[in-house]
Amino acid sequence: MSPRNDEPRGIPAPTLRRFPAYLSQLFRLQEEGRDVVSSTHLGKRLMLDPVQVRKDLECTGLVGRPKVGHSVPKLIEAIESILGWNRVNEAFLVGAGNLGAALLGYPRFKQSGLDIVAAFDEAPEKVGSEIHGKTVLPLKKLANLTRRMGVKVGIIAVPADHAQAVADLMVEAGILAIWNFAPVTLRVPEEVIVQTEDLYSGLAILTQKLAVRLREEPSKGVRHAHE
Amino acid sequence: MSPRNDEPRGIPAPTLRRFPAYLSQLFRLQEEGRDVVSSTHLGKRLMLDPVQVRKDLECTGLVGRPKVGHSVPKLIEAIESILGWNRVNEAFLVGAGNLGAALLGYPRFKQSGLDIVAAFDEAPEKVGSEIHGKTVLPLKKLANLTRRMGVKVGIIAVPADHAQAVADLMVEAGILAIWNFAPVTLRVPEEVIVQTEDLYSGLAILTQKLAVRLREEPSKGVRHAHE
DNA sequence: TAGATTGTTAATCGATTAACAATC
DNA sequence: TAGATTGTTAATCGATTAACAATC
Repeated sequence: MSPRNDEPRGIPAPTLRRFPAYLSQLFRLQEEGRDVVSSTHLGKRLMLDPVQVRKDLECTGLVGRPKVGHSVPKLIEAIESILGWNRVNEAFLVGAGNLGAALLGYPRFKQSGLDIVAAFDEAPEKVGSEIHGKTVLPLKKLANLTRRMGVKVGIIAVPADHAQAVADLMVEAGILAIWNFAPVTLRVPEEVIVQTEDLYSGLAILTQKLAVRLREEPSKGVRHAHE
Repeated sequence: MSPRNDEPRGIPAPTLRRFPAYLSQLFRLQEEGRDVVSSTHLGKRLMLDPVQVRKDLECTGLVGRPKVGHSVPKLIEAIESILGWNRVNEAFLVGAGNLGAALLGYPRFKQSGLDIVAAFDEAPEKVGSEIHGKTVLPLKKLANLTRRMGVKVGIIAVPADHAQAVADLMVEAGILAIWNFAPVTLRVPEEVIVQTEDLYSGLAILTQKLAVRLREEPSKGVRHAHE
């Protein structure tokens, strides 16, 4: 046994990545009026091995009851607490292009610990407009506003060749965590948290698998025009 | 030694995910006129351990020359071939909302094995419009066109509660690979490739780290208004 | 040559999977 | 009670990291 197993630290990244999916199922279960759930059932809904579900839930520090399962509301509370989704971090987004607009319109960020309060852009024609109710401000104002409002999270949705400059700006202004959507390796001081979402990584997996499939069974690739 | 180490199969997913970043650096090196590169140098640019770079490059089947390094163009060719980025797969996108529009506008998909040729949407007001030069067609036409054109890749950019229905439609129409941007677990026949990009997973990592940081050193979270 | 860089082989680390006794 | 489900401990698997001889 570890000295303190109620510590919220040391949870494996793969487990953290699965937590949002657990949460979303737990909310559904709650709506269905169910108060408890077993690892087996949760696993079926998410196509995960029940043993893995149990291991993941173990990280919450909660104990389930044999033959019964886990308390749905308690699991929700515990997971939200671990992820920090029981509070809301204000965030600034830089880059009011297509991707930026999509992020501003994302539905459930506020329930996931993130409140994008404003967007910033260099382009004069975008400045002053509103996207999904969020004002687009001139990039110049980023540093000042970040400091004044104590904003801790920055989101980068600019082209790859501008990303590092924006990151530097954010760090300089005191941002603690950067959610980066540009496919670049950002250089930041080690105390700054960076989470990069790189679409090309996922695309690489997809196209590689497809290439293997098409190479192995070329027939499968060619579909007949009329069934 | 394995029976055949020139097989393109069996490359670890983490390596595949890193390949696009290697590629992008390799292109930059090429532009800079460099013909060879060492693992050390590549590693520095991407903040990766040189040993890991070597292991990754080993997967290409290429051999480098001691004291010199690897041939840049050969590496590019090999990695593109493994990822299937030396050919282009036509893809249909479903969901012409914010996210869909962002994907339609993504700059380098065509150089990454993916050509989104059309978008589909249920909403009559969107149908007929053009987004980034791509026509938005009625969802009804998806199945028919997929079969007729032999399109093999489908992209799902609809809200979570519609995703499974769209996936079913795609599978029925003969789609072989699905790039899914809805945060749901899709049920598809096992021969269909699914790659889900779930923003909430990444967000979970970010907010959890931030929560830990703020809990450990609360002072760091509060910045002074005037440095 | 000497030294940088390689490919290979072994050690470490961490997550998943399996096995099983405990319990409601 | 019997059986489902739990938590825990051990085995497996896979990726990263380390060590080192080979080579240009």
